[in-house]
Amino acid sequence: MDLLLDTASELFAELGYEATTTNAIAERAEVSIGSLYRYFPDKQAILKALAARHLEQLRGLYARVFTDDVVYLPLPVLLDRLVDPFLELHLGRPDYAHILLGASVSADIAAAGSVAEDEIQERLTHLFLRVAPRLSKARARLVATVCKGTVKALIAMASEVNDRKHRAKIVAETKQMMLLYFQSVLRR
Amino acid sequence: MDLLLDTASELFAELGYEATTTNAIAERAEVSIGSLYRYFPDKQAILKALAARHLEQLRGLYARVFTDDVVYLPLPVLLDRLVDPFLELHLGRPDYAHILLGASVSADIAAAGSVAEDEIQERLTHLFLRVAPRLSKARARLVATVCKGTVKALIAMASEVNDRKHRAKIVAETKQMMLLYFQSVLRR
DNA sequence: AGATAACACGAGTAAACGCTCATCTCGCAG
DNA sequence: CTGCGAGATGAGCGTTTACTCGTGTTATCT
Repeated sequence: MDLLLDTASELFAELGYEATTTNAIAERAEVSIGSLYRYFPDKQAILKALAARHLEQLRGLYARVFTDDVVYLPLPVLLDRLVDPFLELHLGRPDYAHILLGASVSADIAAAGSVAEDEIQERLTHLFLRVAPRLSKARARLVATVCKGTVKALIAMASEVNDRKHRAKIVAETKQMMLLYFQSVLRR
Repeated sequence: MDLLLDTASELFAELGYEATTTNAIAERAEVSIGSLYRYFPDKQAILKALAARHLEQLRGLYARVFTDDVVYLPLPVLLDRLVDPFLELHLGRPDYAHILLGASVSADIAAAGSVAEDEIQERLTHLFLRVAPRLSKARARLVATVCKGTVKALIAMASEVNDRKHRAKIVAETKQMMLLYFQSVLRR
């Protein structure tokens, strides 16, 4: 079953959800279609299972990233803590983007995805409130929104670039922009 | 023919490219499928024509945005000039995202899209070099990359939010971040 | 060894979809 | 009024694809 999920993940990344046939998944996994349909009621179920697996990984990441001590880290280090793990996760799993795109197929998956995003947003908001207690809740939420969006953009930019050195430069530059922004938020 | 393109644009925005059937396009446009296929050799041709139309609009935008005088504008005004038109264009055309996604279907479209992005990148690089002549070419390109990515992220964020006031706040906050970044780039 | 249950198999099915083409419509010239 | 041609029409064709089911294979227990 995990084998099927891994194979589906590969094919979704290569061809996208729609263009991937269930027969192709079964064939590459060296399993008959009959067996595939013993474990998954239909094609969407595979997508849902993959989405669930990713969600689990994301939640695991939250637990590691949003620990209590990060509040006391210097700002640049805090940034690394917030950005690098998510970047690595997404660069290592090229199918994730396709799963999110495939989400428009099923309302369930889209809902789960946006719940995950809201969780990040909420955690970031709390983090900012602890780092900068003078911030209003509304402002902290706004900063969290922009932060989340910028990291998303960074992930997109980094995914498009294959050269490691160039990628590192883009990452560093974006972090620099975020650092300046955070500093100005704290100063007020 | 324009009627067909507009209808296709609507349906792609609602359902996505794959899920939209040619019959559905013809039906909603109140045209027979036979007639549709008189004007477009196949389904992809519709997508390509739409992509071409968007590209044309984008190029028109370049001409209006990247004029010679922008170099002498104050930074915050320059930012508005660079961000607002693109934001408006994308908010007003909800199918654009789907066209870009559908681009993975055809290498041609993907190529055209990345050419358009390279053009923006090039124009931004030149702009930054004129505004800040002390910048190295490599650095200007890097700044352009980050700028482009951030505007993309802003478009994505803004598209997800329906409340006008909330959207305006997100836009203002992101511009603030970019402003701080540009100031620090100029200062060095 | 034989019986039984659990699972794997893949040819086949029904539905959907992109696309074609024989037919029809209609405006116009002679 | 007739004949003609450009263009519109939609039933239907061929193909693809998600999914089923009758058969074959293996594992387990008595």
